[in-house]
Amino acid sequence: MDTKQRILDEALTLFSEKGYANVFVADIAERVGIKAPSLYKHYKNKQAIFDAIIEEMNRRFLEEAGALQISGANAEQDAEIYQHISEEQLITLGNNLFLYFLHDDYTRRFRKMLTIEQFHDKKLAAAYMKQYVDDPLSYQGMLFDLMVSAGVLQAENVEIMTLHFYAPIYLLLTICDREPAREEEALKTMEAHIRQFNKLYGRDENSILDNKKRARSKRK
Amino acid sequence: MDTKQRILDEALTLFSEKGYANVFVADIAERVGIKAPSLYKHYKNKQAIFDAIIEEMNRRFLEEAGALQISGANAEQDAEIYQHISEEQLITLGNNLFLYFLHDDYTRRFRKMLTIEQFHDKKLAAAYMKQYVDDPLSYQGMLFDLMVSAGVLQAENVEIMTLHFYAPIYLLLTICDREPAREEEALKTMEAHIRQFNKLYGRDENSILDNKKRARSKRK
DNA sequence: CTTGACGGCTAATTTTTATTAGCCTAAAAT
DNA sequence: ATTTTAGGCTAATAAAAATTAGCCGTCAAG
Repeated sequence: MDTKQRILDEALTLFSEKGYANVFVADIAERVGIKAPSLYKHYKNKQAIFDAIIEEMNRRFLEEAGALQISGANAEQDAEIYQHISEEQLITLGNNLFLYFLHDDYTRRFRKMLTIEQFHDKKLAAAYMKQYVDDPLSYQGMLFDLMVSAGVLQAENVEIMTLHFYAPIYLLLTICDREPAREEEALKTMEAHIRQFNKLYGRDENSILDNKKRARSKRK
Repeated sequence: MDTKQRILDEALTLFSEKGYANVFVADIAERVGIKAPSLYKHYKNKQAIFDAIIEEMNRRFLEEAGALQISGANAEQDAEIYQHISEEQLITLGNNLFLYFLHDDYTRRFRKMLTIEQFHDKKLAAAYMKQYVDDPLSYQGMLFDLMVSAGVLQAENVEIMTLHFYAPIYLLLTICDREPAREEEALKTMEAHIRQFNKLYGRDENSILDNKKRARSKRK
């Protein structure tokens, strides 16, 4: 990888561990294997390194958003897919979301950096919110809308259902970011969460909501 | 309030807004209404101010933990109380938890500071986890255990039920910390969440789980 | 009443980091 | 073959903050 890119990469790593103010340009340089003044051949100053990282982040986020959007674009086709989704597949869905957020290296470091730096800059706070709260909720919400239409899930309030699905994932993510040792535990909790979620909102044999419907019809 | 305490207070405010490294001792001094060198009559150096804040935080956290423990101590009496809890009371419970975390001035500033500083120091990360994840989960879990025993709630897995109750509250809290303007929206979501939670896990007229039981017995 | 601790101030000083100057080499371009 | 440029280095310099020195007024204890 060329130096210019390596600087960004090492800087991101350091910023995500210690925060912008606690990282010295000399630290970044050392990791790259050069001396501090040489950094200035590539970037105007320290702030410019940070800005470049943010720019790259935005670029990547947009790319991903684009990639995800595909799913929402042709809803009819998707509905077909989600109609036959099983509990195992729902668990896979949750696990994938979780593991992607947790293990994708860029994603993880960006998130940690945003967590630290968000209060300095309103824009970063907004980016954090969008990326880790609003977008996941709206994307998952879309998916669940489809699944409700397809009869896989049922709920009067899809928004709250989505919150019930995503909030635990978010919480588990914040745990793992801080204490990576708890990842295995988190994954188990994750699975238990989704099984329970499926029991609460799903429409299969064990579904509670399903039984509720049956109960109603029997009473008539 | 005496100067020594005011220094801590103003420093906490600043640290929670900008992070330790971005706050200059001169900033703190100015807010207190003195000059920077005068701070050194009260604290050895900047780090000592930070340490004193952490110490005070630990002290307060312990106090609170003590206060909360009372509830768990005599479970029989509590069970009596929770036996007759209504949906409205459950909402109140959630709201109180939420509003306490959100509005208590010390709590809020501590939390924001920990959010920023947690990655510098393992101890702070641990404090954050304990205060905003593990303790609430275990405390709420205790409460729910009682409520399950008392027949107010029902669940096979109280741990997951607790996660389903608390995780959305935690998520809403992180929203409000970053975008206070969304507080009203968050409170509404909060209420909808708890109503839905009650529907899913509660044992009243509208309870889904309740209907499930009825459904089962009818089928026999 | 006078003394000494307390807590404030201004004016240095130190420390820590970022940044610039200016030089050097290798390799790409002319 | 020379020249230009990219990218590295060391040694200075600048800038930003923290910290220290040393002075002064007040007020409570003796």
